[in-house]
Amino acid sequence: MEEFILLENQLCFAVYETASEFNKLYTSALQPFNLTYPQYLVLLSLWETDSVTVKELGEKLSLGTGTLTPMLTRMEANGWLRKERSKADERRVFIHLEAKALEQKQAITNIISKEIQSCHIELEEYKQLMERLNQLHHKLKNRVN
Amino acid sequence: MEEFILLENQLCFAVYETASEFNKLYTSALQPFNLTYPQYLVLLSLWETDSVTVKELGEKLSLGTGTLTPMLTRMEANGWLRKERSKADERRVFIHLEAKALEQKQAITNIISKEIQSCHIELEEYKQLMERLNQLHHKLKNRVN
DNA sequence: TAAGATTAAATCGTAAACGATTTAATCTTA
DNA sequence: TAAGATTAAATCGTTTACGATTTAATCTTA
Repeated sequence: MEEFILLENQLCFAVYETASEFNKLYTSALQPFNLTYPQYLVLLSLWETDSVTVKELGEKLSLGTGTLTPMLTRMEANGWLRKERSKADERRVFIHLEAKALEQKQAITNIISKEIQSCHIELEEYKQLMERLNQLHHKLKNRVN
Repeated sequence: MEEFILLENQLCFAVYETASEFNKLYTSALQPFNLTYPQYLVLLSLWETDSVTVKELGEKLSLGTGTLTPMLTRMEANGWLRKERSKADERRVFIHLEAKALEQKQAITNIISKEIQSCHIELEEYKQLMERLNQLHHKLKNRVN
């Protein structure tokens, strides 16, 4: 019992710290592009599927409009994307990548890649971590209340 | 190469989301105590070692004064702890837990424990995750720049 | 079709989190 | 010992992040 509490504490702290470490790593790598880590995650999502609504983007990133709206406004101001209210349903706002985001994709990806590779993470390590994290994430999300 | 980029993206996203999920879980569990998740981490650290300076606390939690000072001020206002400037070296400020923090420790721990146990995480799962996370955390922190 | 429900985004207030700067105290060393 | 370096917190400005509320559009259904 006492052991369980210790483990819980260690685990939540380990996740907390690793996330914060990722944040710092990406933030510094993205600095030359005037991008933050969460903004990069938005780009990642849009590079995969462009022209989605704010709601759809929020579902993919698990973020609400309280976070997304101001962030997208900043990204629009910096020329990464464009917000366009739907004519068919004026409640919805579509997000479209701007040319800049497509042009810089390779350069951004390269820098991040170089940065991560400097950590020397093995393929096997990736896979195990991913599997465990997804397992945990799933359990956290779908727990019985 | 392309595969590596995909893995990186998935990994950083998985860490990001899991941390955010932990945050939500703890935040809701701690609500009755009027505590936030980062504030709980502060308590965890102080329950282990009380009466430390802001700097020492920051090192344990990997947080700077820009984060800690206002947070500790809020926690002081809520009666969890006390800030006391050192007489011997007036640059330093010691943090001491208040009675409330000691009295409520058990109740807080119990709620968190119950919450986490509702996720049905196996002991083996804990250990594997911890090991992998610490390995990653270590590599992120000590990478060659 | 009009009233009420639902939906999508925006807005608001609070709390982290970071880097950079500032302030004040202490330490070094010339 | 006085000048300059170092240290510890506090402060500042910006960005996330969340829940709650608001606004406006669309949908349901009586």
